[in-house]
Amino acid sequence: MHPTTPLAAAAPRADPADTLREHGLRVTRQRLAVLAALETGPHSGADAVLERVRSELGQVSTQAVYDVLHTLAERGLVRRIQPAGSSARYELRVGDNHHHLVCRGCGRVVDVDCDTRRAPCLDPGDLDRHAPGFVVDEAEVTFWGLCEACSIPSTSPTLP
Amino acid sequence: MHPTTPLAAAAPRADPADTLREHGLRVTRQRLAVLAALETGPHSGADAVLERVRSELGQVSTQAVYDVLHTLAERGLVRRIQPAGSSARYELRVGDNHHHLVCRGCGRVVDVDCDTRRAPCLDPGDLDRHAPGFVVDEAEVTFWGLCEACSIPSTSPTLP
DNA sequence: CACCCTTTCTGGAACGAGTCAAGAAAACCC
DNA sequence: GGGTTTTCTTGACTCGTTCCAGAAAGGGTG
Repeated sequence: MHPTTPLAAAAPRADPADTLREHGLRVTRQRLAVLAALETGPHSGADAVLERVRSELGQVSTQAVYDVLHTLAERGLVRRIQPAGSSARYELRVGDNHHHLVCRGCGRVVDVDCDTRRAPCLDPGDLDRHAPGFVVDEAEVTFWGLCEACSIPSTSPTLP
Repeated sequence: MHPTTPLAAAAPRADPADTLREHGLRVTRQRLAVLAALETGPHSGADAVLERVRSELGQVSTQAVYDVLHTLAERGLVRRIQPAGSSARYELRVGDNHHHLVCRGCGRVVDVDCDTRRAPCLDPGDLDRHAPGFVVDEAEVTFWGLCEACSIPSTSPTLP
């Protein structure tokens, strides 16, 4: 579907196979295909990934894709997000604590860089009063709204 | 489980029946029971609400509770949150843009006041570059971590 | 390179949360 | 009280995901 040359992204990701090995994972066609699928379509759900993987490899079980996504997420190779009301979505951008913008209309997800370099709002205020002893390790921010297409009332009625 | 006197919360909520009417909703036993259930157990899921409602009213259909929760959320009487990996949860605290702290161990949810009075991080940085035309109406912040009980390794192994 | 052990994938059943649809029952207005 | 409209009941059903057992690759070793 796309040329085989590396995509436009500035950083030419290291060889996916190596990345897998570095994380102590065996290199399989399915895993490579899942990684490729997420490269062409960030924020894809399992269904979309499965579709792309199948179009590349032929028959692949649903479970394989779920397994792969699980494992990759577990090892920190992909990040899993799950905006309310949506099924799980996955992306390769990990490590930086970036956030997401979700369109209430079409469900599209867009990355948002963390404005202040450090995780924003990572300090939940007077935490100790409400939840003493609670140790926070992540602050997840989701912005909700309408994307340009979906906010035009007459032209393109947002399809749920 | 709790005394029948109004809970500690400073503001003695207006009569729930009135609240329903004010929002253009009919007053039904089921709706009152759902509101009561959420008062005693904030951040409850549909299952927990159903349980409490049944213990108060006897037989009530699952669907009724789903309908009620839907309607109440739609009219802004309750707020629906859905931390990743969890089923939907509901709370009566609406209007203020407060946030949530979720324990990865036991799933418990705790409210966190918005530190800065205005919604934190409500400005998604250089939005226009990444998603021109996108109109943000809400910034949802979820803090993840471990509550006191779950972070004690030996004593109480976190039950998923 | 062949072998063996482990990890991973396949196939199919199963599950939980939530939804849909049609009719019965309750609210509200007069 | 009667009529309308909203709401609840019942039961089937979808969707995303998980569980399981067995077959099929990976890949370290001799």
